[in-house]
Amino acid sequence: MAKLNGGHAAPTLEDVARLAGVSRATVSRVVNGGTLVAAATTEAVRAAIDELGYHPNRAARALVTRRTGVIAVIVPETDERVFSDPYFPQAYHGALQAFADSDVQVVLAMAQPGDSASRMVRYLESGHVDGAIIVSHHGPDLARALVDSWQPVVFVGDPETAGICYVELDNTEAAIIATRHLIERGARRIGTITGPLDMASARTRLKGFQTAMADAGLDPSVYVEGGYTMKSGAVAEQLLAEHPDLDGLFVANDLMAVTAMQVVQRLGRTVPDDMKIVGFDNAAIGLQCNPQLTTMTNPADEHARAAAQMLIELLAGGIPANPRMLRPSELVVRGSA
Amino acid sequence: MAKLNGGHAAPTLEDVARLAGVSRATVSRVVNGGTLVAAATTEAVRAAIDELGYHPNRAARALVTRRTGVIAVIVPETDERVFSDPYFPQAYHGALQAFADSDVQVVLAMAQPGDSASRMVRYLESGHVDGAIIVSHHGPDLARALVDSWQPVVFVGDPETAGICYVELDNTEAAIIATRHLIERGARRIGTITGPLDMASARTRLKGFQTAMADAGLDPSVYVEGGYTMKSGAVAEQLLAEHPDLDGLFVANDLMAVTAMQVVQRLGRTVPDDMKIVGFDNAAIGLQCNPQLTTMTNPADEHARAAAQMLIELLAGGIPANPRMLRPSELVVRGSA
DNA sequence: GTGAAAGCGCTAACAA
DNA sequence: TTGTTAGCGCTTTCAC
Repeated sequence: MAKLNGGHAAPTLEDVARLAGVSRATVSRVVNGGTLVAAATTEAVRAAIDELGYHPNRAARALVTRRTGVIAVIVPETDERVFSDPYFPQAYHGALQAFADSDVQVVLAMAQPGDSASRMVRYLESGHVDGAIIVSHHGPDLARALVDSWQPVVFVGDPETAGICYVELDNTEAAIIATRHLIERGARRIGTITGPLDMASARTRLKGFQTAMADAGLDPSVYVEGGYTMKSGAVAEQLLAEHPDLDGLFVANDLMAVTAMQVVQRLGRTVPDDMKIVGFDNAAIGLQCNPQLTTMTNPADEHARAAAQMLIELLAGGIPANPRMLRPSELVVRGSA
Repeated sequence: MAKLNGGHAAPTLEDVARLAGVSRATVSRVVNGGTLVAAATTEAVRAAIDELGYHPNRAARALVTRRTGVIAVIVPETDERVFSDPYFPQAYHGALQAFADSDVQVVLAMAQPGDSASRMVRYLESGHVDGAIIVSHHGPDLARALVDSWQPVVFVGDPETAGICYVELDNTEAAIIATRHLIERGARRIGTITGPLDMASARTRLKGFQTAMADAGLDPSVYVEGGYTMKSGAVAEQLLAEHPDLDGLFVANDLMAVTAMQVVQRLGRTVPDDMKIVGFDNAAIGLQCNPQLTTMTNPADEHARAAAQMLIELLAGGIPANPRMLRPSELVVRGSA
């Protein structure tokens, strides 16, 4: 295809070599450093490079070195969601930090609205990235597709698929802690708003809730499914309509919890007196409501950083010491419970 | 480098060809469609592909086709800023839309904290992307570096560099409209909070403000530099300390305007009676303050979509009909002025 | 309808 | 210290 700027093609090693009067190999040597090259030769080559404005084609280099110098953070969610839930920026930030001084480019890829897993897989398999960190995933399809694709990937969140490394929050334990806290604060008829149940994290948090409730001899059956989005927190309305006697709410993320709190208050009940609420994720938005939201920590940046470390090990040809990493969550007590 | 999953290497065309008992060329034909291949052969090849789990290496293909199938949206800002200013998500969304049904992967790349322009340039020149849309840029360095890099790029915002396509909001005109509105509503001593003055948009908005003020016979000299961030809106404090008699404020984006309004109100003045404020960008946050923010539209998604169209033309080897596109901004009157 | 061969831009032995 | 050669995985004439 025609290149731009007057149809020039980008200069190649060959061009530089010809201009400098040396071989391609020599040019390659000065470009990549390392091997010793005579000062005069180096000088000539550099001059030629500058004159031509040469820059190596990394795709070609990648073909032989098997290294592209780019890693992807893949979020199989629409951009709307990625930008509206602070969890994702936080995760990306962690990945960025992990590669901060390693001159790899960290790109972020998210799904198009109607995408299946295949487009992301195709990108990963394309040879344009060395590896990837997958952040939010719905169901095991993506992971399955990746398992036999020879791609170095690490998931943040349980991929529910053998042979894939991941780091995950101990969601069960976290949900138990949250639920127990509600109980300790005096709540007895507690319901939960879950995340989308095609996601492992949502199911695990539900399971933790039910375990804690059953252990306390309370009814563990009251729940409604949300979507982890602010808007979907409105399902609280439905939950309260069906169970008007609820006095506690465990909401599987803060975005939904904030909305749920608004619903509760609009219905004329006070938080925490009539209704105790615990959220999840420790998002900044939880500080902006009144009362402030009690929540569970879920440090996406740390998780992504840990995932990046694993990825680096994989890339180096090793096997991570702890390929299934479960990280603890802590209760942050504020006003809502 | 060792690949994962037991050291398997990803299967190649060669492997498939051998297994199917045909040549590489034939496999390539069935993979890429187009050319006619005997049904039986096709069948055999497909079977081999499935058995091996073969996927083409796009980096290798890119080497010969000169097409990678990935385009990048480059935002030379830190991830913190990208995720905290709704302008960027909006821009990315527009780019995504433009490529929605074209099976190219649109990745997002942002800067690491201490990055110079060079890392981004390197990525662009890497051969791992076909082209890029550059969204927010400080000064002409990046554009200059790109001009002689043979890379198809389109800027959103004036790159201040010859030979680069861009689409830009008519910032001067927008600032004039905003300032005139303040004047019409009765403000006389008007100041402005600018964006970072290394950005063209910030300087142009300032210029528009000064033009409108001078045209109206008012003092155009009152301004203070902000950073387009929410936090930096606090410079309003300084501005008001130096010019306590101000009765109007043109703030170069909504994030800063919201903060500025808080400052004004904390100082005991009412908006819009004591102080009229016009913001910029038409961000959602402007609806959440009281009074709601009067602002200028700046539809980043449309701009990015237009930029994407230009990029597509460039990629096709053409020259965009209108390589320097100036788009209008409209006043949105709400409570603050 | 299919295969052989050349070549995309680069790196990495191996010689010289 | 430098050049020659082979080859990364793929597409694409050009013969057959």
